[in-house]
Amino acid sequence: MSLPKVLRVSKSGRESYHHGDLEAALVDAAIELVRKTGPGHLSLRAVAEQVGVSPSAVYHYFPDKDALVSHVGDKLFVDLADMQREALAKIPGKSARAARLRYRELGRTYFRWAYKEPNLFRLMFGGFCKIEKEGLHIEDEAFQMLTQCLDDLLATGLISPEMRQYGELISWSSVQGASNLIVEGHLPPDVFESLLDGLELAMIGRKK
Amino acid sequence: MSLPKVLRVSKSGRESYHHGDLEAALVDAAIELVRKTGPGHLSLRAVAEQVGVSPSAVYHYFPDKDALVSHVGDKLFVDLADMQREALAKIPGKSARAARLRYRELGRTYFRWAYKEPNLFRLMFGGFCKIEKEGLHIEDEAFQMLTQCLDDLLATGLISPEMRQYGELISWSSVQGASNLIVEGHLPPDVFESLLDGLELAMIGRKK
DNA sequence: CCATAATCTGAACACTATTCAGATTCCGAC
DNA sequence: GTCGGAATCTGAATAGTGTTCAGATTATGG
Repeated sequence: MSLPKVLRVSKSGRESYHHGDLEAALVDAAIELVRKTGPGHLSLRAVAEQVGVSPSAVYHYFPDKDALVSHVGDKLFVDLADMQREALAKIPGKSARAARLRYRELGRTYFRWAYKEPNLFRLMFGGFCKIEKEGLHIEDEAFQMLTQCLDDLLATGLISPEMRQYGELISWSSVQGASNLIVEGHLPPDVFESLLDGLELAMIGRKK
Repeated sequence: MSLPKVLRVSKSGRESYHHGDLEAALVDAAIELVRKTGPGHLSLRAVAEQVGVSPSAVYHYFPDKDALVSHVGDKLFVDLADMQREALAKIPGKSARAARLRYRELGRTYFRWAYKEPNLFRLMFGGFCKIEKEGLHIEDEAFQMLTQCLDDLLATGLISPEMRQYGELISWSSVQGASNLIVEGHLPPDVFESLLDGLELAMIGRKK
């Protein structure tokens, strides 16, 4: 009995009094608006209007505007992890060369995401979405991919066990920091490739 | 004829119709409020009220709220550079040991700043203050101190010339990134010292 | 000392988040 | 099927926001 509710018509102007999947629609609309306006200038009313719903309807799914923004952040982290997985899938193989390329591509994908959508990147890492989980958890899926990459580098002998233990920390921090600094205009975009060069030099030890 | 205007009394309720140094007072009040509320929830009216002035008075010094926030950012960058300079001044000397301690302390000061005042840190690097300058400039004073530190490490033979050329980029990026990730709850605070260890291992090459 | 410029106020406008009583629609039990 | 309760959404209202502008107040140079 779950026909596509979009097709039904009711007394109210819209296709259906109920929306179908309002929660997801609100998050998607919010993403679109944050992309343009930035996370600080997002309007709850504009989100509702974009979806074709009254502002108060939002409060049936989110306790307040901040909660909506927070859920937007959750979705963005999933999207980023998806991109990373796709990028890695294009460079299979157990060779040292493949491992190194994967490592670089992981950082590049991260930066490309940030540089293409500065406002979404700001939302993710600018204190707009509350992390309620505790411990080392990090953003689990993306972190696991990085761990795998580093394990591959270790297995092929490209990094030392001593260096390996700092792998996630240095990699994630420097890629995150460089992306942040470039997005905010403190560094020019072209230095990111240099960062990857320097990171390889630091971790692996020899210039290619 | 520039007596302290605070002492004078006029027809209006306040001590003086004119304020004296309203621009600086507004920036200071804004910093105080951002510290508590976060850069996104700063209220122009609250800033004016804190200073004891009407909201419209703000517009004689800043074209809009964003401009005020931007000037807050400028001041914070100066404050941070001051802290870094003070930290470096406590570790003089041309020895390799001193150079290494200075390098670490530079990063630590940066992180301490971020961790003590998350909301101010977010304002500085969250897209709230516009960088209008162009080129490599970076935040000039702090960057110069980092350059000096790295030159000292090079002079004492602790880093190779090959590594030296990536020094500013890797150092600033990773310290910025780690601070950001820790402040936003993606990493626990105690990993920052590990980052410094890893950074030394990567740049200098030997574990102390 | 006065005219002019600088500074600040008060009221207004359009917009915002949030609340809540009530209208509308869905869904399961009979 | 249909009836009643639950879920969903609306409309109006409240309090607070950034911003503008005419005019009141104060400082300052000639």
